Amino acid sequence: MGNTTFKTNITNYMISISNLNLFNPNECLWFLDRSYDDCMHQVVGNTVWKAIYLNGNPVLFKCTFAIDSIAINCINREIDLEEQNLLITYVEDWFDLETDLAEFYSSIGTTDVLYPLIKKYKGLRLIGINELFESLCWAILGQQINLPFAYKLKRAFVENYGERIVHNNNAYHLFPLPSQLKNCTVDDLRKLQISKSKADYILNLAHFFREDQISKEKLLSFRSEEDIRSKLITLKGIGPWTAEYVMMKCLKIKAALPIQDVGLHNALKHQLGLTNKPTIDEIKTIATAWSGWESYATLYLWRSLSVSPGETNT
DNA sequence: CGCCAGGCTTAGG
DNA sequence: CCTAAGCATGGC
Repeated sequence: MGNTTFKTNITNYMISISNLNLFNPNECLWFLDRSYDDCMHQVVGNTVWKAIYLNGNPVLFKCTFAIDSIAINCINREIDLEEQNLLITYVEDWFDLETDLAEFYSSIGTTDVLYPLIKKYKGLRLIGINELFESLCWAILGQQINLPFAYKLKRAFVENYGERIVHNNNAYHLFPLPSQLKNCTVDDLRKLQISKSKADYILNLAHFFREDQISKEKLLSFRSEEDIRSKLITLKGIGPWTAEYVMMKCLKIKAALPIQDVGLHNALKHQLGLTNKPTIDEIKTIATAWSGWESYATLYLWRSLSVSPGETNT
């Protein structure tokens, strides 16, 4: 059962999603505005600004968070009813509002490593990357490098190949579409400090998307999650970690578990008070307790690696 | 300097 | 099937 208790309302181009249950706007804002330089959105106070394509047309909107609601405003132009509904769906997907977190929480036993974390980060939801091409590219760019550098690569890529909406002297970027990379070469991407192999993978993917050989809809129509994982791994540059990451962040598969992830290893080591990182087999054993909620388990463990504002890091 | 970062592919046993 | 090397660069 999903979290179907919230309501959406549209009046005079003002959209709101209200009556949110187990939604923590502060955790949400914290995640969106972590110390990384993410070029895909901007946080100002309790509002996040973002540009996306609705029916192929760029739109700038903002989400203002309150205690149990999100107000959505379109900034650069008026949008019709169909686009308003697409935007609502986008936001619901972006912040994973449909998921019934109570079900996750009640599945975690008091002795589980996650138990303190579900108390501490109650209402933290998985902030997604809705577009499949973007999530694949981002995962590839982030492979085996530190995150500040990964964000730097993404910004260079986005600023060079994506569209932007300028509003009040601020640029809001849209992630490059496969069609916008038609004339882009590996050497072009090398100039942005993207490695040759990563440039290959990304341009190869863009080609597949242009040929309609892969899409989010197609993947979601597969019979099993194992089929989705297998299909993703056939793509060059997509290994087990990237497949699980994308299943988690884009396809919103609750049982996705990027078990090779170093952040996950470090978080478990810290939470369990181990001297060494757990082995893959040990994690497999631990993760049996999270069955069906592996992606949220991973999210809460990742969250535990960062310090909240006002918290001391000891 | 060395080692690790939100890994993956390829080459060589 | 397995392990090792190479990739690109920044932070510590």
